[in-house]
Amino acid sequence: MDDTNQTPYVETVDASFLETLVGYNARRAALVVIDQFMQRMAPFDLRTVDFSVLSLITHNPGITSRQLCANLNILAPNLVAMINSLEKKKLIARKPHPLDGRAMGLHLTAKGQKLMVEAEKAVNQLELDATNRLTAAERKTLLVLLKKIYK
Amino acid sequence: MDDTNQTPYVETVDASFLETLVGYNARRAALVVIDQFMQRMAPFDLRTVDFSVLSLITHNPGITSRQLCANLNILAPNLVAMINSLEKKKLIARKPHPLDGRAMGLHLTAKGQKLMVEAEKAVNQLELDATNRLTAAERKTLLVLLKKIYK
DNA sequence: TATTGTTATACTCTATAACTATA
DNA sequence: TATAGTTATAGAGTATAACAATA
Repeated sequence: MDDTNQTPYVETVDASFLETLVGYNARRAALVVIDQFMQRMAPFDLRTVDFSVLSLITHNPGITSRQLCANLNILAPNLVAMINSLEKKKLIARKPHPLDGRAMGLHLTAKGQKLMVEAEKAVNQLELDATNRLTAAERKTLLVLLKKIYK
Repeated sequence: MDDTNQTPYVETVDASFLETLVGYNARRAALVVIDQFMQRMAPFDLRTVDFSVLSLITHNPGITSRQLCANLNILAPNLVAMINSLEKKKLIARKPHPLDGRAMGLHLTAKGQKLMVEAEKAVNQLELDATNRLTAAERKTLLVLLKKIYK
């Protein structure tokens, strides 16, 4: 008798099929970078999504909740608590929208501006660290190729 | 008086800072591809994570829960229900591990094998569709660069 | 009639502690 | 003493329906 019918077991896992998939690789890379992102933002008491919201407000003073939702793939009901929290921390302020009485424009406070200068500095450094195995050209190529997938 | 002090509002949102970030771009690309993935797997009644689990079992007959967790970043308690569900659907079967009495080796059933042949076909086609704006060389480059981030 | 912002709520995903049986 | 698998449970993230105020 040979051992053809013995129950097999696995010593080293072969993930080569999954590793051919763009979605699998993009998700794993994103998780690694976002994990480092969370660590760097912890001193600022910001989650990834909080940084994204504050960054869009930074570069788009007067942006509305509706516009934030559309750009960050957040549903409106789930944004409410985030905005309330950032307002409670005195990082942002709501002002009436000059053209639409239903909407509120979102703005950084002085405290929020100061925080975001430091936070964006930290993020820029994180980018260098997270991609330190890529050349500058490779990093640029990566961003171009990723945008071709989703834009 | 000029309009310097008027409250500003936003017509077109500028996300250019976020778009310089590898994590942001990788996450958005992953979400787009995974959304298409979910649609293609729906006819097979598989979620993304179910496909990943079944794919690893396909290419690693006898793999254990522990090994699945380590390779897919799933916590052991959260894998239990998935394995039970796949077993209930007669796609996989547990067999005693030949070397470790605590562990169970996971194997595809004939039904599971049949399903995975079709599912992997569908996934290969999805890959081509999701990356149809990339050349074959660009697609290869993208996978290489993403692996340099997380491996 | 449609849209902005909101509340309430449900569902899914992820995380932690603790147990059992085997190593 | 440590590990594989499991249970129970808590917390975070994501989803839908419905409402008031305004367009």
